[in-house]
Amino acid sequence: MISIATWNINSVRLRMPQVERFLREQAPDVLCLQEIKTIEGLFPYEAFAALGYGHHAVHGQKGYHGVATVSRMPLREFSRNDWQDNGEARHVGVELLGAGQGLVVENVYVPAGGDIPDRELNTKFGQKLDFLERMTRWADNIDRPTLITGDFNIAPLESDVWNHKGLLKVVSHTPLEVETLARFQQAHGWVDLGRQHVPAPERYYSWWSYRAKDWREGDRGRRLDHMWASPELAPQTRSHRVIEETRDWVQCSDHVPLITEIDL
DNA sequence: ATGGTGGGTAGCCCA
Repeated sequence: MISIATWNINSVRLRMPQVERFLREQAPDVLCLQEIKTIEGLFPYEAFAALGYGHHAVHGQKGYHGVATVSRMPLREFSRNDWQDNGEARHVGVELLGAGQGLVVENVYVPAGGDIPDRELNTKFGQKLDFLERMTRWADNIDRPTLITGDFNIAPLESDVWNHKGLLKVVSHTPLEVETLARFQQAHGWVDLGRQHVPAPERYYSWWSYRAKDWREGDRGRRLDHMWASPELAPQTRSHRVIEETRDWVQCSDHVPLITEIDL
């Protein structure tokens, strides 16, 4: 059994104390981070190693975006895809070795897509859709048990947002984004582990805006973070949890971590 | 209907 976590950390250097607390309390074998906001040379390798996470694949850039997969077990980085073709660091793929042998972990940070849900008026929205379509074509060649996880920046189901009707024109929950993500899902048969373990319409969010005095008031959340398994892997998942309490920590990320246990 | 907050980093971009 191995456990894998994902967390959009919104600056790994600023939030290293919270990461350390999370790793001590939850001790996942593998942690996929998004929005590390640093170049590889400034990633806090030593702090992770001191907690037992001595293996890593870091795809960073200065100031923005960036992803990293850190692990207690050996891993081998084998891909960094740029599905927008614009140089942003939004993906790193690894295969686990040792106890995780045979499992591929794809860590992805889908572009947020800007504010206006129209590709004619907002370049970033078009880039988000293009990213998803290129990722769909890429997934055609997957031929090993794979977990794809990270911040997808889309809440696909009605119960993945606090107000379905009110958010239909808000980027992250528009029908066009939801359809584009559904095509990605159907093309490979990805199993949404979050909703396998917490079936809709049960409440399930992973992000609450910083722009609220009290994130609990009104519970205005969205499920933007996901862990999806390829069809042959999905039956091996044993548990899935949302660690919502981190949203109350001092200087917290606006996203909370998810953890899935897999029987290999 | 709007602006609200937060992070990186040097006058804004991004979420």
